[in-house]
Amino acid sequence: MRSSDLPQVRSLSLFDDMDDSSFDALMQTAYLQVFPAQLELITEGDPADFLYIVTEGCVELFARSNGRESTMAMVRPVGTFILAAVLKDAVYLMSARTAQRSKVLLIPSENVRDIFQKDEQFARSIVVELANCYRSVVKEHKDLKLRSAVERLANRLIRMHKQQGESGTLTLPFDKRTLASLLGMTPENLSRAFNTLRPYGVDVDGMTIGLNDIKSLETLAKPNVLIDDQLT
Amino acid sequence: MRSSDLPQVRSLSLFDDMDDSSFDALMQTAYLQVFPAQLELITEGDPADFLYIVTEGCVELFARSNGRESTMAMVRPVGTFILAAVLKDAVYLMSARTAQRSKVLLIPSENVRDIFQKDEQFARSIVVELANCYRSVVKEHKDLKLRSAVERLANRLIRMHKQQGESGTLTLPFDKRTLASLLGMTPENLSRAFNTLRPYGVDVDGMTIGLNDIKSLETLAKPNVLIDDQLT
DNA sequence: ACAGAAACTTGATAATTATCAAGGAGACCC
DNA sequence: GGGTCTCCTTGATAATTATCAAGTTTCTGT
Repeated sequence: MRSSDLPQVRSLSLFDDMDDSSFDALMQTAYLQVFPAQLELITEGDPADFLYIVTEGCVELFARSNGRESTMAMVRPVGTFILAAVLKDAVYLMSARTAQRSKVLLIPSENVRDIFQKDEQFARSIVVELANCYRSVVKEHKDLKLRSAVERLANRLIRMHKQQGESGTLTLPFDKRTLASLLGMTPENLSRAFNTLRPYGVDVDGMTIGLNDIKSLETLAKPNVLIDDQLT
Repeated sequence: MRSSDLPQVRSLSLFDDMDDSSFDALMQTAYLQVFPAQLELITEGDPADFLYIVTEGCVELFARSNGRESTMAMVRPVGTFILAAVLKDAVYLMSARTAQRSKVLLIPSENVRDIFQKDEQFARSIVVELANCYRSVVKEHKDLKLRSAVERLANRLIRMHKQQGESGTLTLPFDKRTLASLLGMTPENLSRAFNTLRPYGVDVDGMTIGLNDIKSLETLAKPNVLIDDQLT
């Protein structure tokens, strides 16, 4: 498998410390595939056959139980998902589907575990990646347990705004229904939460959100580095 | 440091594959300490100075934000906590306090990271431990997003009952206030949730809970291996 | 450009969960 | 043994969030 996407995959912190030979061995059996939007890539409960890496587009991780469904996370380029299941040779805890047309690299699980055993540097990089994943979920969990719906939305907007360069405007990276589910509320409630935030300078125009009074929005949101910061 | 607790610490999957020399090096600077109940061991936001291992008692991991507080997890012997922060040399995302008088082993972070670099087997064990931690939080998060308060309680009771040998009776391993917070509800609500479960054979007598109609309780709870099972 | 579908919004209402206030049970201490 | 304290429970009420049922807008494909 050869492709112009390889360098960007290689540059992931998960891979950039490993030997060329190991990386090549890992990619030997990998394949890059383009999927249309709304295609279910993996289903929770299935054995973890591949490690997935999103190189273009966007993938939604979600979970189902008892007829309900909830978005757990959104994976944007360049990001991996379900690493833990692959390493443990366990079943997936979450399902995944493309939120839009997406390019995804699939590396057979056995191969990942094999190189993990052989390449010490790769094993160490995996530790860092897993630690980051763990801390991300802990933050999500704190967000849900310690904040109201409106607060979760406000903080998420502030976060997206930062990621997009703090121009005073942001574009939602996925549709509102998915955002609602990610934030743990219904679409109707998200709509109302946006209305609640209007007095705090939040202007909604489709997927474009204007933040015209960040000071006051932050007073309401009370952002917390131990929940909202990607780095800490 | 020598102690009768060492063998049980050594038997943790995190340590049982490592060299004797590495283990000894790790324990060289470690110290075992007994803390009274309700003592705050670590505070979120502080740098991760130690890896903690509970050998006796019970430790509560909790988080605070904006004047609110929520229990994130309970760590029982023999279990570790805040491994991710130690490895990343980052600040703690959660605070910890003893739920009862507890014996805790503290290993200086630097030492953990040092041995992690030197002992390949230890590094691999850490991956497994981290993957397990990650999957546990994902399950907690699913539990909270996909279930109502009563369902969360019902499933937790079923889980505790299994852990305690399915005798028809279980003993709550910590007080109801903490259980309520862990399950993401108020103490008042937990009390009412118990009442709601009475028609399903749940009898409350202080810390002792009788489960007299598990079939019907399971019909309500709809346990899911991808949320409730410790192993998967 | 237009029809149809999907996504989003709004209003009305219901369910769930939280808050406040008070009472009761049990543990602990002198 | 009585008092005090903490924890738990219960009742009344309020706030939050979800559901149901239209509308409205936006997107898509032809």
